[in-house]
Amino acid sequence: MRIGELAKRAGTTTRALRFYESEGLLEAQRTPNGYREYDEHHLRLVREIQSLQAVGLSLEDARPFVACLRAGHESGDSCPDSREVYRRRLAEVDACLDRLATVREFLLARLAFQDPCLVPEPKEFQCSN
Amino acid sequence: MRIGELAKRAGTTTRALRFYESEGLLEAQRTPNGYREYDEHHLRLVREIQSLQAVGLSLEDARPFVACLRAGHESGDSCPDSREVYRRRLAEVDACLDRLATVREFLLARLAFQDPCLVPEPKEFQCSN
DNA sequence: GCTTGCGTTGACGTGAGCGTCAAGGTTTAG
DNA sequence: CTAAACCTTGACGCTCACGTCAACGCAAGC
Repeated sequence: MRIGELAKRAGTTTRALRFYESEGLLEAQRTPNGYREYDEHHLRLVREIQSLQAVGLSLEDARPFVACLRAGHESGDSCPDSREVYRRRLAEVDACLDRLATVREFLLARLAFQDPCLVPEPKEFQCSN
Repeated sequence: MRIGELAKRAGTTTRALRFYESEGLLEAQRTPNGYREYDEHHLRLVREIQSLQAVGLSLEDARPFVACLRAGHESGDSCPDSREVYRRRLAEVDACLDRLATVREFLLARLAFQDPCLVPEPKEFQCSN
């Protein structure tokens, strides 16, 4: 299948797929006229990337998973590097949950006119997805 | 006090303070030589902005609070617009907590070789702080 | 033959909150 | 007097995952 169809079936855009390729995450065959040609394996790979993004992982974080699949493994998360990414993300999510619980208490207190004082985070703190 | 001292006392940078001014959040007097001049009210305002950022609000969201203070109120969150911002953020935080709990379960299951299938969010979903 | 709808590469734009020069003027310590 | 340490404005850089043109080639239906 060509890039338009893959995009449609994966629920994304051709731009995103070309971007993945430029990042070395999605390599495609070329037909004689220069068109990219994909198969079902590519579709599964794109779905894997989307799944990783859905848990808040970056495309950089997706590299170990792609490498794992390219190494012939059944699933992208059966390799040590991939599992390490999962563990790291889990720790981030836990920290994020803690922080958001604190923020929630702060907001509730403020809305109840209690005037608390939120302790600011020492370093830049980021929660995503 | 001048901009360097205000930055130091607020634990931020001169660049940030000038940026706040460019956004209309922090207006300063000028000495004859063009230097910005601040007082304790400005310091409290900067602290207020930092506090709002700490709960994940944007500088845009801080506008109602600044306006509330400029209108002569004791605290920036005693005006309806400010409280509405709090309520909106609270809803965001709640949604974020739900989403992160789901993500957490997904990660735990994957790390336990359970191979679940994470339902992707329909629209772009963002959690911050 | 012409239009329409695919595909290609390349380059710039987006948002948020500043960081980081650059090139100068001012104040202060020695 | 001089050098260091302030201050000024202006402009570009940064992150991240693409969106949005621009300008072009290729293929199929009428």
